[in-house]
Amino acid sequence: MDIENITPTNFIEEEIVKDLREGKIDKVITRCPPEPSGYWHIGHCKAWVINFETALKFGGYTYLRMDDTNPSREQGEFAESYLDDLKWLGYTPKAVIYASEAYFEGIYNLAEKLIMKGLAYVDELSQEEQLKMKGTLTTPGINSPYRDRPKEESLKLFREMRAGKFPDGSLTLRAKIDMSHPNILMRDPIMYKISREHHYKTGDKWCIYPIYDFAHPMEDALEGVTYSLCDITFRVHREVYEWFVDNCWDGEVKPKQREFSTLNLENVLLGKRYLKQLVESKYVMGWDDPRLLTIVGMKRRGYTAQGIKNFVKSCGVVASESTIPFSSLEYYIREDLNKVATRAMVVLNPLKVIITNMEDGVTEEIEIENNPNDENSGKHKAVFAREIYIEREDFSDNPPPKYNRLTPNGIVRLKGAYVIKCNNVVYDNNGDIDHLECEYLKNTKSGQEGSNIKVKGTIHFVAKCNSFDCTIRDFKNLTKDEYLWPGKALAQGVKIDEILQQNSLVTSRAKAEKFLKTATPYSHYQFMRKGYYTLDKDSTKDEYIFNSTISLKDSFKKN
RNA sequence: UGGGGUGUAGCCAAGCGGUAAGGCACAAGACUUUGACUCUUGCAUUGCGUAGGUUCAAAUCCUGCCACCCCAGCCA
Repeated sequence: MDIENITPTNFIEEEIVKDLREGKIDKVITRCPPEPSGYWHIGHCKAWVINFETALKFGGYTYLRMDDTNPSREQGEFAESYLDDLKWLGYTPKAVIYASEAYFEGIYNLAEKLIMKGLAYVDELSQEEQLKMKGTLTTPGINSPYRDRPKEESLKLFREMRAGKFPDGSLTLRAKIDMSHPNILMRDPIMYKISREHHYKTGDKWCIYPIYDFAHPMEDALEGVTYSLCDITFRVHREVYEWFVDNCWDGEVKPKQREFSTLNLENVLLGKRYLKQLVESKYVMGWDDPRLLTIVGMKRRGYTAQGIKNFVKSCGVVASESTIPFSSLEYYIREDLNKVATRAMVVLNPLKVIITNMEDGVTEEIEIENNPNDENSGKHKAVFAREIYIEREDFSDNPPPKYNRLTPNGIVRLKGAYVIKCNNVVYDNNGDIDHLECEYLKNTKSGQEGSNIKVKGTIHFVAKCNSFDCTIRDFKNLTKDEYLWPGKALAQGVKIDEILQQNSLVTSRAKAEKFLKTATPYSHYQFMRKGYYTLDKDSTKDEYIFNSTISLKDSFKKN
């Protein structure tokens, strides 16, 4: 890696370049520290992208570290899911580490060291008493009566805490900083608590657990992390982080915490506790419901990892608050899907068309490009026959201005096949259109001489004999449009039923070309002129279910 | 009312004393066997939260003010 050839693109990279040049560090090591207590969503994704991409840019690496220091919240199921998510996103951690297994002993030793320096003490105050003596935002706190007990006594008590001599919640280990500090987090923060909850990883080995403010900087230090990149929520914790690093860590390289703003999307409900609520109360199909912006949900919806990463990168690395319109995410998803999705024809709302000058039982093979933007993608075969289906909205007996699809006596091209002319509209008893009688114009087949006849429009279709019925799942926004920040509304006490949109999952039937029988879950398709779709994992051999990933842009303005 | 953070277009965002990049959205047009994609054009004419100051020159430096966000779990 040559520092001189690296152009920093944000304030964190600028600092890294400086540190590298000044020789303060010689490699960039970051970390991705999820607490296994829920599934990742796009917000977390930003943190992982920044940690991984930053390290990558400087030739460094990133650890995946389960920040599992609280036995009451964590589950192995979640830890497993992160491994899959990260792999899907395309990142490979230097190692997968469980803080509980790898660092609990080391953190404990550092705590003892701090006690012996006279900078930590065992407190006997109850939680309520501690809260009372903490002071407020504008008034200082009061020292605990146990604050100045001899360090030997604290050490003895701390060892006894570990040995299980005291009941849960009875004692805590606290850092001796400053009870009148203007930053409340600096008022003798708690380093250890007593808890006999069963830990999913370490079982009952420990009955004391380190608290985040102490645990995190020590984990970073023990791991050799040089930059601990987290979201702006932790900005106020930086002072505590640095205090612990300065007072506990003798290593040459001291980890630095730097913060960037969280990712907020308009009209999207994020936040572990809310997602959990949706899942547990069965508002959605599960953590991987395509309406959720969890990694697994987006994957099932048909979003691509590259699209998500491009979007996250487009948001930049800054410290200012922002809320991005959903359309911005959609742009990056479409942009990537356009490159990778295989084209296919599917009629979502079929209207039967009889090609009167085509004999029954006779079929003609046609070819469809798998992806016109990718020369190497090849073609697949489809069929033209007497009985076909077109999209109901592709025919109108009362066309609006600039309508360039099929009309009575009008012509239109069938994608990949012939130009057809509508000779007759057959109505049913209710006066609705039952089917169309059309003729195909000879010599207008795609690729043939005469195929360059000018037509206003091209529509997609499927031949009855080359199609199968499938299910389409369409997703509307989970929450009502008027709630730009649904999470904030919930925090302010609005009931979840109030903010959820009714019928956000709409199921319908469609006629898909037979080629789509080869689809596998999570593969990407563009149903031409409609949108991008992916096969849902609920599909069976007899029942294909396609999830609508996102529609194509549509610039046709009715009226 | 304590501490910290942030204010550049409808939404993001570059800018680091030399005269407002880029993207999304939007609008108009070209192309098109997907009304997609692509392409072209327009989109802050002294305006960068605001009021002053320094300077030949300020979004950039200084001072005051205003607005918004975060912090008082034995959560992370």
